[in-house]
Amino acid sequence: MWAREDELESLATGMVVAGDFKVATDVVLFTAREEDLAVLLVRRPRPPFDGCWALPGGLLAVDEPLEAAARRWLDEASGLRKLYVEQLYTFGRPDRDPRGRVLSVAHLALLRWQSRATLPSEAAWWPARALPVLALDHGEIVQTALCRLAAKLQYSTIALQLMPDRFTLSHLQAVYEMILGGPLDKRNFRKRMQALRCIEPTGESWRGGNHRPARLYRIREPGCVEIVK
Amino acid sequence: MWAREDELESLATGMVVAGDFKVATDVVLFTAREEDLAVLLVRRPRPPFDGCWALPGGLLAVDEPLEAAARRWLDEASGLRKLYVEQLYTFGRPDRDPRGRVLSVAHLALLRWQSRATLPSEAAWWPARALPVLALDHGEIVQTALCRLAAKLQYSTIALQLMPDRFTLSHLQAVYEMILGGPLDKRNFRKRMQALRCIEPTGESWRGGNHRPARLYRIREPGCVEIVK
DNA sequence: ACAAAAGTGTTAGTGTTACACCCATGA
DNA sequence: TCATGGGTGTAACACTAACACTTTTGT
Repeated sequence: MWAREDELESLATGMVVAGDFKVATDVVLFTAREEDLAVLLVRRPRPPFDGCWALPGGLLAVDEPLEAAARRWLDEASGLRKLYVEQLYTFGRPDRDPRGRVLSVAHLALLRWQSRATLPSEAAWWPARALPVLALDHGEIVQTALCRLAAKLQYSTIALQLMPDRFTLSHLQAVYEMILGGPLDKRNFRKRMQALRCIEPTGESWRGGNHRPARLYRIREPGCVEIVK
Repeated sequence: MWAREDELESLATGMVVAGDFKVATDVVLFTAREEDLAVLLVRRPRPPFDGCWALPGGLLAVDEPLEAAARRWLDEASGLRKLYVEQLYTFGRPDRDPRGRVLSVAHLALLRWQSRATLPSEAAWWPARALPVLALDHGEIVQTALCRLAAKLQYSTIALQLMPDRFTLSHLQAVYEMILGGPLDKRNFRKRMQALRCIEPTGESWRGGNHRPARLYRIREPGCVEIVK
């Protein structure tokens, strides 16, 4: 199917032989727990990096779309299916995998903490800012994902993909703060959220302790990440 | 080198066979001509899509970094080496190439029109907003690149990669306008550029016709794309 | 003198930031 | 009544957008 000319197309620069590649899809799955932003990791069951923590992911099947593979590996590592998934970046350093040439088409995924399932024993949630040493270049992939997520907070409604059906504004603010890594002004935050018109009060409220109950909000268009501003 | 377990890792979801893939790097090379934004295309010398216009690019060699491959294919199609290149997106629909499964790690590149070389006969510049029908999914790739470029004008100094050593503010404004596809206010544009502090007057000026000569500017830190605002 | 593009400031409006107190509840 | 987090408005500032005339040159 592949003509010899295709494999030697680049005669101008000398002999360049096109390779056959393994392609992996690795996924950075974030969730917002009570106190911190967490990332799903799995212990690698095989060499190389046997027993080392790594991102969920693995080889792409021959007829599989990229995002479908990312979702399949996530499903396997966590039992989860309905998630927000987007392509992040493709990591392809020739020496990134000691077994040979493997590209990784990394994806960024978000999970509502409340809809998590019980994890298989080899998977666990880790605090996003205190990860163990990861296999391969997975540490770099997580950093890239964190930057992307923080950047997207500024101009999209992506953070809502981390929120449950009903939530308070303080809860939403806490999620923003754990992603951005710093405190936000309460009044300004609430003004901005209202201006975006992406959430609406349900009318209900939630008693959360020895203090005034908080209004509950819901997402106006769930499942839809809008670009704003 | 690849254990059988690796190729059949996903037992939970049934038999999934990891494939071997061809990987291409295709490049959307933009340049700012006098009147319009242009994209470099090449005529495919081989089936499929024999004789059809396509993006410069081709298969990745076995030990080659992704960006290096993008630069190699550009060099071959245009004789050009010193360019701005960044990864754009990875296109991987299983049916995107009739020959079989080929992923394309698309790149966005920028060239100063003044430093173009003479093209080989199979390559040509086309107006970015009036392209012919392209091979494969290359039309979609160009659209993605156009969106990325326009978005990056808003928060980075990437447009300077399209400018020659010395240029006038009107020239720079024309480049912004051809990317964004609409007119900008002259005074506001100049104010913004000055605020960014990414260019400086050379002291020289340029006589361009029956009118007042324009001051020439240069880039303060050439080769460096800054994120601003 | 005319045509053609270069160059230049001000104002109104909009969005952003900083900041402090009262409210409703449970213990 | 006290502790706790929920909820609210305003003023200064910065940024953006709209807008028109004078300058310098070549013909």
